Amino acid sequence: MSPARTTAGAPISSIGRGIAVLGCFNERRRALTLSELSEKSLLPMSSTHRVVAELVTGGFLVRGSDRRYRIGTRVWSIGQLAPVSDQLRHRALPTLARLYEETGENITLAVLDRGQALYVDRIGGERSVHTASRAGGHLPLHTTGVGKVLLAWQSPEAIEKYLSRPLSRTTPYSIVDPVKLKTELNETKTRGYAIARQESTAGNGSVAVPILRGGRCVAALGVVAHLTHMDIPRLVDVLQQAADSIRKELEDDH
Amino acid sequence: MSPARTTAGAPISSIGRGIAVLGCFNERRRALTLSELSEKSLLPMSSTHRVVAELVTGGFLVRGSDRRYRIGTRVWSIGQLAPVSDQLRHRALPTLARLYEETGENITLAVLDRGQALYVDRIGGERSVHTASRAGGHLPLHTTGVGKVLLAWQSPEAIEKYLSRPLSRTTPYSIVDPVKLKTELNETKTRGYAIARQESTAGNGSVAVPILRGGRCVAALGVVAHLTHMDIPRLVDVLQQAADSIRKELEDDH
DNA sequence: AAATAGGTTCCAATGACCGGAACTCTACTC
DNA sequence: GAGTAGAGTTCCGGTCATTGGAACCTATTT
Repeated sequence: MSPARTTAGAPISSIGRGIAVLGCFNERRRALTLSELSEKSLLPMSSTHRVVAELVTGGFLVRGSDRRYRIGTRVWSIGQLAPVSDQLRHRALPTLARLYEETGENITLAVLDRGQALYVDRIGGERSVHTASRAGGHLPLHTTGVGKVLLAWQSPEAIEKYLSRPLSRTTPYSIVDPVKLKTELNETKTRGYAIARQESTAGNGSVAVPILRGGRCVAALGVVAHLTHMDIPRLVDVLQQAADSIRKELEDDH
Repeated sequence: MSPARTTAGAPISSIGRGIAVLGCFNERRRALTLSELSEKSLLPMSSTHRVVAELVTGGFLVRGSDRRYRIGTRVWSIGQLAPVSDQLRHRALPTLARLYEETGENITLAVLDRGQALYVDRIGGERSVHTASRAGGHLPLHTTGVGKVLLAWQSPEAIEKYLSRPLSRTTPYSIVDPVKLKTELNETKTRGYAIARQESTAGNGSVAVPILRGGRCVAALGVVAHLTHMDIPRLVDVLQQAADSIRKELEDDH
């Protein structure tokens, strides 16, 4: 029998296979059949079947009456213990709520995660525009305000590495030229905040500022709004105050 | 070499081991050293070391500068896709917020998970009392309002099974006698709501109602408050309205 | 009734996983 | 700064859990 390896050829551990199966799920695909899991995880059906059964036993997957698998409650429960939820999210929440009251626009908080912007929280409602971001979801680093901030405050090497890979185009306004993006990132870091104009969603723009701790950018705070009613100077002002307030909150205890 | 098995003697899969390691974390212990993980997971140090390394590679664990391991952001991110978060929590949130505005007390939403009450959400603040519940955390089924509701609406067999195991005592007021608890559960189901008086936290009481879908209790909605200012009839009234509103919300789209 | 797709079980072969032991590193103590 | 304890890491031979192809179910469609 051939050893444990993906079709790509790289050997992979049993635990890696389990994680690969769990990683098949995303916002678009929250309920998957066994075949779909087998296809996406690149594992043979029989292997997928066994891995899935073990994940179900452990409470990491649940099988619905529709024969589809969904992420189990236990993953959610354990995930609540992650520092990003337990520390950042909880401490920032009151400030995010206040920002929303002040602006009436969508407020987003994101961190860098595996080369993408991970949305830790999003506060907003019918009063504001519809956005692509969603708590727990990922978006590219070069098409949103928070993404640009997270990238701009990275080390030059990390930035180069990001620029070396092809940049996805989400809208016609997305900056996909590495040279232009590099200039944009430099400007962002110099002026202290990022702006995105219809680079992620048509009609929407965003402004974002970093939350800095010890020189490192631990998160980015942003506002998403219709380009037409975006008072940038005012938004930058309230955002920077809020970022400062979150930073202090984080410093308070450890 | 002996096969893969816990000290208890039962064989366990590699994936089971990974889950066992992740299961070592809880609200009290969010950062664990390798030795602690080895001790709690009942795995030998060398095995723990390997499993942990694989989980780190997969982004399910992170190693801090303090040499302690924490739950990785990726678990949080994937956990957001669990139906309990994605469906129940998001849909119920506005109603919970409204309930909080109306009562000024801690509002809790819980589901049954592995024989315990899993707190899906908790809204409250300085205006109200301090409670033991926390989003993502578990509490026993027999010492809280929401717990009693979740248990009372279970099948008679499931209730018997729960009663057959020893009942933990959290406070001197906790009901730990199976016969008394059974009576309490019957009363709870008949009257349509549960009451708990200092059974979980001294000085606090709670009232809870079920959220029913197709006869099944899919969640429990509760209020926690000082026993002295608990207007039970009024709380039951607002809770039942809110539960109904959440039920409709859940029915709206599939 | 046949065909198709999706899901499950079986099983021989084997190499990934297992954990004891040896070793290294770190943090104290004296 | 030598000594020591504890934590963490690496090594490695043996073995059995894991693997995936194949066969087998079971709905659903034609």
